[in-house]
Amino acid sequence: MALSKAPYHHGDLRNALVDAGLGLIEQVGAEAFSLREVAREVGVSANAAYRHFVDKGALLTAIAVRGFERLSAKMQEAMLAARPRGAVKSRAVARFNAAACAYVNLAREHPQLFGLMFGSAGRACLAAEGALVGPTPGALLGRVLDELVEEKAMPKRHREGAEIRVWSAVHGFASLAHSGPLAQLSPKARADALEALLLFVVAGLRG
Amino acid sequence: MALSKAPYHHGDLRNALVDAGLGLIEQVGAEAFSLREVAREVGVSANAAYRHFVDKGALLTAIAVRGFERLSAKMQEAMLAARPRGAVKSRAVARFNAAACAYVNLAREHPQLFGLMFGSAGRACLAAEGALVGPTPGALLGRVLDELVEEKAMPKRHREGAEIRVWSAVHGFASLAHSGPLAQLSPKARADALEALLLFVVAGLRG
DNA sequence: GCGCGAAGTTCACGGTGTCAACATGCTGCC
DNA sequence: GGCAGCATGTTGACACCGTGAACTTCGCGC
Repeated sequence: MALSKAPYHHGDLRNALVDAGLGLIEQVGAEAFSLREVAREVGVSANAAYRHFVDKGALLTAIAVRGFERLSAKMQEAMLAARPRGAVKSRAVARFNAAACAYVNLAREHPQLFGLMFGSAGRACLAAEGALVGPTPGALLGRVLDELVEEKAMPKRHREGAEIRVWSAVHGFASLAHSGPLAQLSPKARADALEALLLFVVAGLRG
Repeated sequence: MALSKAPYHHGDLRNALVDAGLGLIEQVGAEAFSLREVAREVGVSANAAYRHFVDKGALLTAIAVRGFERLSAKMQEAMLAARPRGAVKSRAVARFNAAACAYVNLAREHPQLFGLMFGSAGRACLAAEGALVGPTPGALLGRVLDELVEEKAMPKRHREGAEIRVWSAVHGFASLAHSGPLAQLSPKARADALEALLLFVVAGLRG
């Protein structure tokens, strides 16, 4: 009846809570995250949340799932827009670089969310297999690796287990850029370092 | 006067708190970490901690610093014991592999501590430059890279910024092994993946 | 039209981080 | 040697948090 919100009782609380929770976590981080606060923000009593999440932890997990969805959306978007240019001749390499940049950018732009996704709540995401709707970052990187093999930018014999290797490199860079020593580099220096890392990885894949 | 403990008033609380805190964090993780609980464990009132740490956060930071010290100790120890063997002929490569394994092992064996070190408290560690007494993991990896150049296992022109690249790869693997998709692999499979990663990295350095 | 069950509220409890006021006992100074 | 001063630790209090139990409200199916 109504346009889109407040479908029945008071609104579809579950989504509202996850949305508000996303906002709160980006502001204050996982440590200071408060279930009561997000309930307050939504304009609902704190215990209402317990109709939709068994735990504060379950709410955090739902937020982390949203984070993974956002990550794979950003990666796919970047891959779609990627074009070979400059020193990068190969389409697959361009797509790989774009995906990696999107990954690192999410870690930089939403550090608290990134921390949640690969913190305690992240473990729960992976434990509950079917929780994620989109492809995992590893699966996306796997696709690009297949393209690299097709384009003969890497030999097939290097393909096995390669997503673990490239994911490690990209994820490590993102982590260090998010909370580690790369955090206080200038954006330019960080971009250069990332470019060097990607060259290094692509060269390594080639063999 | 006394053997070593209880030097003056009631004991050197600061260290006792950090020690107990280390234990607590490994049991329950950063989220459930409670300042009152560690004070209780030490047998002291909760507010006594505020004579030594301005914050709960400051205590966590001190614990993270201990974690970094432990990490560099383990890495140095492993490097000292490393010998070329099997397919690995080079001494420097053996030392690199040993350091990387130590890094990953710490992440696996003390996941909660590792999470703290590279979580919110970690940022504070790096912000307070002089907080760390030992070398950072990055600096240790840098030393091994110098040895690789000396041994001509990698060309000098690849040396610049290489610690960032190898640290990214090692740290990323450790992170994914600690909280990500590698967490549920069998130990054997994980060890194989790590070995492949290290081969990949060393080959990449070589050019 | 009505009752039943889902969705949300209120009240309550123990635990937590932290502030302010207070107690205690070591240490340097005369 | 004794005392003042100060670092160290204690107690009490407050607001907030996660969560359980009992209660209320409202929409849907019979």
